[in-house]
Amino acid sequence: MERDGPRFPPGTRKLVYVQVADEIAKRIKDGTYPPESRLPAELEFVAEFGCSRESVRRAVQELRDRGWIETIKGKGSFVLPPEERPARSS
Amino acid sequence: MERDGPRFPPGTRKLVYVQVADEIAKRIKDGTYPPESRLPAELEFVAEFGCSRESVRRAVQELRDRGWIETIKGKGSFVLPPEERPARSS
DNA sequence: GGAAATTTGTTCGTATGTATA
DNA sequence: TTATACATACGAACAAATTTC
Repeated sequence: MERDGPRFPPGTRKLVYVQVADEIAKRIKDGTYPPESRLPAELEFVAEFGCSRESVRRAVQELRDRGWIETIKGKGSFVLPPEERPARSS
Repeated sequence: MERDGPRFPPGTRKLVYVQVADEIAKRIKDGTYPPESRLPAELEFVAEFGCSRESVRRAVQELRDRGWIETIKGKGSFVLPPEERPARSS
């Protein structure tokens, strides 16, 4: 996922995990992944985005930190309903 | 870990990975990390010492070369009992 | 109940790019 | 120019929780 890409000034390139996090966030916002639903498994995202599991995990952690999802070991990550999300988390 | 630090005559400053290796060796010697025990993960050392993973890995490799520890992929690095260590490895 | 598959969690292995001395 | 050091990213193996058959 554009690991190399064009040469940007240092610190300007969009990191892979940010790209992934942004895409998943977009899908949550537009209802592709509705509240209460389970997100695709990490390895599914790996296959879809063609990136590493580490990048997917960082992206998921980002969304977790924003309060958009919760993750349960052995089960998956679940979209939190908007009312359970922190106010300033868009 | 003192990447910048005071100015030494060229080639005199103690390298980061050497500092880390010395510190871990000290802890093995004083029993902080006893025989058979698992060392903290690389990323834990990164957090504690505030250096890069590369420097930690170099340090760990140094101890491996000295015969103080063995490393198993996916599991960690383990302190070898003194009797399994080479004679001249202090 | 039990074994296998699924899924997240953890850890080491490797490659590459950038900055600096 | 070379060696050190940091950061990002991908790969692989193992561990633990859960689900499925």
